[in-house]
Amino acid sequence: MTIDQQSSSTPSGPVGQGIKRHKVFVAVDIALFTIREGIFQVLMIKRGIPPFLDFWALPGGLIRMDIGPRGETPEEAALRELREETGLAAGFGYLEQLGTYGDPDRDPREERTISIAYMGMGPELSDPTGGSDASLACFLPVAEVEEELTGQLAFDHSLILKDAIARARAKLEYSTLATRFCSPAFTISDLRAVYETIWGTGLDPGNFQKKVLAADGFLEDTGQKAEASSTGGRPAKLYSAGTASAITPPIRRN
Amino acid sequence: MTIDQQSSSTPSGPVGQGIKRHKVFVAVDIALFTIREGIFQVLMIKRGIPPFLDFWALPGGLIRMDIGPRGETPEEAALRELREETGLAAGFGYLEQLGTYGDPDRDPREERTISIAYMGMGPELSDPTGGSDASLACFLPVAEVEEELTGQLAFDHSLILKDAIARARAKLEYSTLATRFCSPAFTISDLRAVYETIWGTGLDPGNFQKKVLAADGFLEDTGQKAEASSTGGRPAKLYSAGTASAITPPIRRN
DNA sequence: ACAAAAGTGTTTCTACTACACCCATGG
DNA sequence: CCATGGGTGTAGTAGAAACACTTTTGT
Repeated sequence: MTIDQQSSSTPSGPVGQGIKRHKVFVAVDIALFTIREGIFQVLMIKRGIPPFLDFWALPGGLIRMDIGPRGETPEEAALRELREETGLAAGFGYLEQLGTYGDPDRDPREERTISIAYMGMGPELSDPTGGSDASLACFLPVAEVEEELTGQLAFDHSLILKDAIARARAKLEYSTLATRFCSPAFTISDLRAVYETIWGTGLDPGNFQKKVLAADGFLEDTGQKAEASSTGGRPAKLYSAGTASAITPPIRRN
Repeated sequence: MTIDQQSSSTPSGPVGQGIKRHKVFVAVDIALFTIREGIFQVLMIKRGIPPFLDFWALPGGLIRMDIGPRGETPEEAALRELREETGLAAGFGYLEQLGTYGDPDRDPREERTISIAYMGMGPELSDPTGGSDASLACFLPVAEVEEELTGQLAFDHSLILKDAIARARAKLEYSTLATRFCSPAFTISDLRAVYETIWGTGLDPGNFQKKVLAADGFLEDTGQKAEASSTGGRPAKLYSAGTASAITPPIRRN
């Protein structure tokens, strides 16, 4: 171990094996959401190493300092961990910082670790595969994780996931992120289903249509039409995501 | 791929001494806002130590690992640094995490440091005093820092401050935080002045009055009246902050 | 009396909700 | 033909903006 002590405001004293250190480990964790089979799901892994061996957890890991001249950025670490632990490639959609979780007791190991958490969204993705420190990686329905696994997740991942879900739901209101869950070309019904699935509410089809069409830069008309479903009904127009990232007025939850 | 987080530039610079380390330093920085003399101001320090000696910076410093069994939480570190560098006591009002800034090059020193940034708000406070690593601490008008000191701040504090200002302005809309800038008993005009000062806009006195009175739990009538000003005018009722933290419907900026 | 600030009432406009209604397709 | 889902029109309602007006003080 190297000399860890730098600051003038650093009285040193004994703990454990020696000198109290300023440095801590910095990890990233990612709550990556998608919609599969009409269900709001989140990417989880089953831990393949202690602590919390065999517990469900969010994918994540330590920021590496041996990539690039000065180590990787937290965003780079998040994308790398997704790739390593779940086999999912970058370019899946969207990633934003959620917050940093720094309770000294959040990691039971001797060395203290703080985690920079990210919230991500993507369309239906290829099946994730376990790897690295994860024995298993798969999408689980958010409702199941919320209900059955509350308090059963590794570290403080229950808390992180709770915050991530709230952020994801809130983001839909005033951003165009819902389109990230859709294929490149989608119908307004597809988009409405995203809102209804994530919010767990029903929305009036007619009013929803008018609202999203009124929001400038939200949708781009492709000029094409979806195939009519086998159950009948008028074929819907196909749209692609527009260039706007915020929508005014926002789409409201009831 | 979209990344909705501020810091992400490509690292460049000398590799340490050959040994790649996982651990990094973790610091906190605080943007503490107040209103003094009718002006929106932010607490800044002048650095008393290198790097960026004599540059303006946000108060902050490293999380200490020698406080408590496992070190202090980031919030505790933020409050302690405020006390040490500016002499301001805790309990000044409000503090929330803004985000974590982790660009490898944000600190020019050899050892990498990431910073957990906080945004705080408080009423007019006792004069800050320099101390610890700060040769000087004082409140500066936000407008001045935005205009004249852009790019002149230490580290990435210009970026952090920009984000903090945006967060503070946005928070006023849907939270009761504006009351944190006021004395224990205040008039609706006082409150309106807070909004106008921070947003830099004018608000209709009549409509503002009705809006804040309609927001449940925002204001508590004290039954008292303010003294009439020397310029004449009907004495205003005095209110105190209510118990609500969010307001529906929100107060809107124009 | 007049000015100034607090507080209320009124009109107008916008945006949303609820729901009726037409359109285009499959069976 | 009917059923189904896409898409449009419309009446009613809630909230906000603009602004006129009343109230209560100091000078």
